[in-house]
Amino acid sequence: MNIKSAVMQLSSIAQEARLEIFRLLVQAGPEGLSAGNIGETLQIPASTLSFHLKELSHAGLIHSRQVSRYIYYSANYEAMNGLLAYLTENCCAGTKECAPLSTCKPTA
Amino acid sequence: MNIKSAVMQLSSIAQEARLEIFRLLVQAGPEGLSAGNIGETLQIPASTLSFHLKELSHAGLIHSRQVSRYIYYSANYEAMNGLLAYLTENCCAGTKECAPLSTCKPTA
DNA sequence: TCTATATTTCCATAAATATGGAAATATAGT
DNA sequence: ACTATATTTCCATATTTATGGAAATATAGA
Repeated sequence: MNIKSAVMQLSSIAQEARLEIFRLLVQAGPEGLSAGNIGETLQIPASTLSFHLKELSHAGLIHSRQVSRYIYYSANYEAMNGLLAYLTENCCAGTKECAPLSTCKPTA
Repeated sequence: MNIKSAVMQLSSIAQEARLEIFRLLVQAGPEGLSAGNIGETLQIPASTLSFHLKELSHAGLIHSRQVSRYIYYSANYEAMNGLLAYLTENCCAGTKECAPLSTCKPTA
């Protein structure tokens, strides 16, 4: 992870609509949801949704795959965990002042 | 944690200078560093640094305390962990598709 | 091929954010 | 009070980002 990528990923979720989309996908699991499903769930106009999905994709925080006429978007769990690790990297200079915290990681 | 606060916190670190400042403080530990020390380390002009420190403070990701003429800034580890938890909340709808990942948490 | 539906691109406008010099404000030592 | 140093505020400018309608493009079923 480098700082430019991290800023790009953070920027991509530092916006209300996109954070909602991302969390929805994190919770949806590896299968993901179609663009239409996301737009309907979150009440976001198609062009706006498309813009936000592209931002998230471009940052690498989500994946997309085509299934017939639908495009399914899903969280990129590996990227998410890489970002979290970057934020906490060498916390407290690695001293015992810092203890482990458990969070979520999808099974391969 | 609510979405507005999360977006505010993410926005505050979704910028290269501020992410550098934040990571520096996360690594510095609970004691923190003075504004001058941060500016010198990262080569940021005083007015720009002040603007960024205010952004991080306002978002709640860092604390400040005055020590004589210096102002020491430090990471708010509790806020950071709250944000990470929000991002991964109910990951994969809580199914066994998701396994725990360990990251960093400062001891009280 | 025709039609319906899904999604994206184009575009203009509106709004938010970043930058750093100069001046102002604090704090402490003499 | 005077001086030196630390930090913030003010301000104008430059840059980036968000919005959504209309048109374009893709996909599949009849």
